[in-house]
Amino acid sequence: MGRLPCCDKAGVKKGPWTPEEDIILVSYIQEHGPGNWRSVPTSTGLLRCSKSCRLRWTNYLRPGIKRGNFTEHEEKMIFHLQALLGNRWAAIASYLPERTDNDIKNYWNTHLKKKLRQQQTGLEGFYKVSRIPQSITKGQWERRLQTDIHMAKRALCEALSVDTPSPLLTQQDTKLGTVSKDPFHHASANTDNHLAVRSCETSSSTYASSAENIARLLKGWAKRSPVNQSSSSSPLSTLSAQTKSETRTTQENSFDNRSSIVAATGSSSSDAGFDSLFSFNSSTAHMFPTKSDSANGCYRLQDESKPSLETLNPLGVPLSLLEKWLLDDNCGVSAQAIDDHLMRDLSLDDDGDDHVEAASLLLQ
DNA sequence: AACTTAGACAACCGCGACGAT
DNA sequence: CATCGTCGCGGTTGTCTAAGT
Repeated sequence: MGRLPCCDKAGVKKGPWTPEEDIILVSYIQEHGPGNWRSVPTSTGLLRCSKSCRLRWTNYLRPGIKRGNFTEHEEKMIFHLQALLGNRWAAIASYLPERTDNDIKNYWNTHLKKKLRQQQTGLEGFYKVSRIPQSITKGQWERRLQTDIHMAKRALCEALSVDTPSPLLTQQDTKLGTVSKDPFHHASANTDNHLAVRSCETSSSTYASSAENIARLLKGWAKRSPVNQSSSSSPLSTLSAQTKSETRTTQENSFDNRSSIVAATGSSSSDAGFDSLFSFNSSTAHMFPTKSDSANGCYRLQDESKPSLETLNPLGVPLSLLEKWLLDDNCGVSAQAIDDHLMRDLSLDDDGDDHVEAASLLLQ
C-alpha cells in the first residue's frame, strides 16, 4: 500500500505562484512562522499542497535570499564544496546562507557542470592515472583518499588565492560576469524582494495578475495586520519592530523594494501593515518559532531552514573556520583539525572517491 | 513576423529521515 | 519496537524568455 499523497490531487493548484498567493503565504508565515506546513493550505485557503507552500517559502519568499548572478567568490565556494560534499545541495547551501539549495543546484547544473566537463575533457590523461582501481583495498583507498584530500586542499588554496585564479573559473568568467539577458535579473540582482520586482516587471506576463488585485489584497492585509493596532499581538512583529532601527541598513537593501510593488499597485507606502509585511530582513528573518517554542510564544534567533553560521555544518567544521580555510591564501588555518573533520565525514561517504576525484580536478 | 532552439529558473515528484505515538 | 505523519532533500520536469534562423 502506497503512501497517501500529501494533498488531494484534485483541487490542488499547480504551476507558477501568483503574487496574490505569495502575499497570502508570506502574511500567514509572518503571523504564524514557518513550519506546520500541513496546516498552511487549510489555514490560508491556498489551493496548494503543503509541500508546494514550503518549497515556495524556502526557495523564493524566505527573507535573506540573494538572487541574481553568482559572484566569483560564491562560484568558487560551490566548486570546492561540491568537490568535497558531492551533490548535497542543502549542505552546500548552508555555507552560502543567501542562496537556496535549489538555486545552487540549478546553477551547478546549468553553469558549473559545464565548466567541469570542459575541464575533464582536457584531463583524460590525468584521470587515467588518478582513477582509483575497482580492486583497491579499503586500506589503500583510505590512504589514497587522505593523500588526495591533502592534495586537493593545497590545490584549493592555490586556486583561491587572489594572484592565481582558479583555472576552472577563468574560461567563462567574462560570460558569467556579464549581466543576465533576462531583464528580471537586472532588477533582482540587488534585491531580496523578488515578489515586488516580479510583480512590476512581469505585468504583461501571465505570471503577474492585475495590479488592482494585488492592491486589494495588500489593503485587506494591511487592515487586519496586527501591527496596525496599538500593540502588536504577534511576537514576530514585536521583535521585528524592536530590531528595526538596528537593521535599517539591511532593510533598505532587502525590502525597500516594496516601493516598487506599492508603485505598481497604487497602495500607500506609509501603510504600517504593508511595512510590517516586508519588515523581514536578514536579521529578523531568523526569528521564527520553533515547533517546540511556538506554543510558548518563544522565538529564537535561528532561521528555520538555514542553520546558524557558527553551528557545525555538514562537514562538522564551523563555517568561519572552513571558509577561512577555503579562502585563506596562506592556508594556515587549523589544517589538521579540518583534516580530521573531513576524514571523518568523507570516510563515511560511499561515493567519496567521486568527490575526491572532483576535488582532484582542482589540482590542475 | 513567425517559428525554432537553447538557456535559465521555478516547481513538482518520489523517497528517505526523523519524531511522535 | 512498529507504525504513521510530516518534513526536507535531490533529481527531474515544466515553463518562460531571449536569441537565432
